[in-house]
Amino acid sequence: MNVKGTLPLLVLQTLSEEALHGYAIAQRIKARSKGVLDFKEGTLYPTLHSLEEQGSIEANSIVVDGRIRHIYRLTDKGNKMLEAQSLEWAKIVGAMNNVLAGAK
Amino acid sequence: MNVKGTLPLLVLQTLSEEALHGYAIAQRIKARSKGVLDFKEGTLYPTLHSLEEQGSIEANSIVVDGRIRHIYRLTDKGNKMLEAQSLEWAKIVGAMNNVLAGAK
DNA sequence: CGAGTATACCTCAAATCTCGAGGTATGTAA
DNA sequence: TTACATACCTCGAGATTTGAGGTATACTCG
Repeated sequence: MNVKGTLPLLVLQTLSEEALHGYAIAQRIKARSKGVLDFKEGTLYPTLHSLEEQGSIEANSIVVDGRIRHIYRLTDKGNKMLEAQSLEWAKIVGAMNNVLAGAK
Repeated sequence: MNVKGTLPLLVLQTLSEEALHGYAIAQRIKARSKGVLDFKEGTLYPTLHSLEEQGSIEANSIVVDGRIRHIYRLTDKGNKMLEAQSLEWAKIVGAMNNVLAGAK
C-alpha cells in the first residue's frame, strides 16, 4: 500500500456529496482542506478520465452558456470504491501513528 | 504537498529511537505498523542513500561476523527534518479528515 | 475599450516514488 | 543439501504529480 494516490479517494468523496464538473471538484477539495490539499489540473483530469474508464464515475455533458460542461457523478461501483478507499486510508493513518508514537 | 513519500519520515522516526542498519529499519517499520506499512528493499536503500547524501543520517560501518554492517543514526539536521515532516504529515491528515468529513 | 483575471477544459515532458525481479554472500535449520 | 533468513545492492517498469503550455469565453476594473 504505502499511501500513493489519495486523489481518487478525494474525488470520490467530493462527488458523493454533489455532482460537479472537474474544475469545481478541485476547488472544493482545496476549500475543504483549507488550501492544504491542492491538486493541479494536470493531475485532476487524467484521474477523472481513469475513474470514468473504470466505471466509478459517470459524466453528463450539459450545455451552460453555450459551452459544454462535463458534470461527474458517483456510480454504485464508485460508492463501493469510496468505502474501500476510506477504510484503506484510515488503516494507513493508524499504522503511521503506531510508528510515529515510537517505542513505548 | 499531497502525500507522496512517507518513507523518509518513517526512517527518520525509527532512527530517532535507535541506530540500526537498513534491513532492520524496514523490519522495525513493518513490525510497528503491524504489517500495514511494508516498504521493499528497492525503495528502502535508495531512500537511505539520499537521506545520507543530504546529511539527515550518517552511516557507521562496523564489522559483525566478518561482514560489514552499515549502522545508520540520526544527525542534528535529521532531527530537524523529522520534526518538520511530522508536522507536515499531521497537517495532511487533518486536511484529509476535513474533506472526508464532507459537508456539515 | 483594453487588460487582467476567473472559469473550464485539455495535453505533454520531466521528476519522483514504489514495486518486483534480479544479483551477491553468509549462517542456520530441516 | 536444500531452503530460508539475514544483509546488501541495482535496474526497468509503472504510477502519480508537477509545471508549463494550449484553447476559449465571460466579467470586472480603470
